[in-house]
Amino acid sequence: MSDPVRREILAMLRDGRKHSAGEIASRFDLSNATVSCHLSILKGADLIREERSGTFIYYELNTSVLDEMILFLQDLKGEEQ
Amino acid sequence: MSDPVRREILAMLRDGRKHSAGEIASRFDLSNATVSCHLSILKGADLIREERSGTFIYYELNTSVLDEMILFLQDLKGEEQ
DNA sequence: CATTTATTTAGAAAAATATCTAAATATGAA
DNA sequence: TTCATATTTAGATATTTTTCTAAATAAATG
Repeated sequence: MSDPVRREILAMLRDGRKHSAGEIASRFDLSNATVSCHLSILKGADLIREERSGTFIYYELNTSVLDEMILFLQDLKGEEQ
Repeated sequence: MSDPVRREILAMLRDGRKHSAGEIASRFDLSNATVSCHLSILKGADLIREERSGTFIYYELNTSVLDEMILFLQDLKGEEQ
């Protein structure tokens, strides 16, 4: 999530729908390979889930890690006063 | 916040107290200059505030950006179902 | 099986980031 | 002013990350 491309991918998946790798890649002025690399980083961080259907691979947001991140930030704030 | 050293600095400031640059640097196996660089990045991101007292510079957490980050994450989650 | 389409993987090049040492700045005190 | 301490800045190198093109994989179809 430290990369702006990855944050934009997550924002794109915010609608809860599934988006294919090609559709995601088409919104960037980057090669498919580059976007695929970002998708794999997001998948490794468990921020997205992938699901294959024929030759397409669809991605969707996985919100469980977002909850952990929110807790991390709240812990940083909280703890006292 | 994409760097582990910076996350550890923030965690160190979680107690709400002020910590001098030297004290912060001493907890890492890194040169003072390197830690100073991380402090300046955190300051630029408005995640910490600095306050000079004599030859010492004290740092403390600024939680307002944390709130913005929490909102960003909640927006990513929310929006529908 | 050969071809086409969607996507990823590999390897290299480019760009950004982290780190170091040495020098500079700032402050307080002798 | 000179010295000592705390910290930062500058400039160089090292490491990591991003990106690209080309090749590889996977699945559907003729």
